[in-house]
Amino acid sequence: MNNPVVPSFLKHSAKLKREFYTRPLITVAKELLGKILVKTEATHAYTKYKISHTFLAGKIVEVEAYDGSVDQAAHTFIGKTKRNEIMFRQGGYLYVYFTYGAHFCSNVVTGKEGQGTAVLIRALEPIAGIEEMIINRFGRDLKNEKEKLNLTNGPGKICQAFNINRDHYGADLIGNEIFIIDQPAVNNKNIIITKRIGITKSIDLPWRFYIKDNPWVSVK
DNA sequence: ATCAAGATTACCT
DNA sequence: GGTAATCTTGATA
Repeated sequence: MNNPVVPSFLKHSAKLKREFYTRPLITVAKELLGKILVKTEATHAYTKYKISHTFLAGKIVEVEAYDGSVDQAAHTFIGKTKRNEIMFRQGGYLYVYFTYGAHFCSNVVTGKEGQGTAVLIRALEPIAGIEEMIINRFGRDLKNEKEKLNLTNGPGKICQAFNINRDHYGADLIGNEIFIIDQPAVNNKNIIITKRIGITKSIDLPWRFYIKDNPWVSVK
């Protein structure tokens, strides 16, 4: 089945269904690698630039898992609050939070109702809408080719490039605004497993996963 | 009302 | 490699 908002070159791929997301956290985290995050755009942030794309897309190349039942670094460890309530729903919703007074981060809620588990999207490889991502990130043209690698190689950078913010808190990934497109699973040999980055609690859990040798991974 | 910490980034030496 | 910026959230009073 073709979805009308799916880019033409991805027409024969399927949008991930609820059943993908409601499986266990670590399973979903690993399998999200290689999949394609898509955001449709009704308007453009900078109208003075000519932008031909109506959607943004990027391959997921780095993720981290968070589980409030055992993991002190998870926002759900303290129980349900107004901020984290979406993480306690069943899988397939977007948990967006604001941090350090400047940055938004995107998470894919996983598992069953009440679990409080989610996967932080830490890095993407840009695939479509790159011109718009450049404007969203820098407000100008690229200075050099090297800057391409700085578009979506971090959780805050992804949200800036895709213009993801408070408005997208709780977005249903089974919907048509933000969703993820299926791709073949990445071979286990090409998945690197490490400790997570930028946290001060439960630092030894090996819950960061990234695609080996991908140049958009935030930290090697 | 006040406070400390934060799933980051950009810029500096 | 070090650190300032910046503001929301949740806890405590």
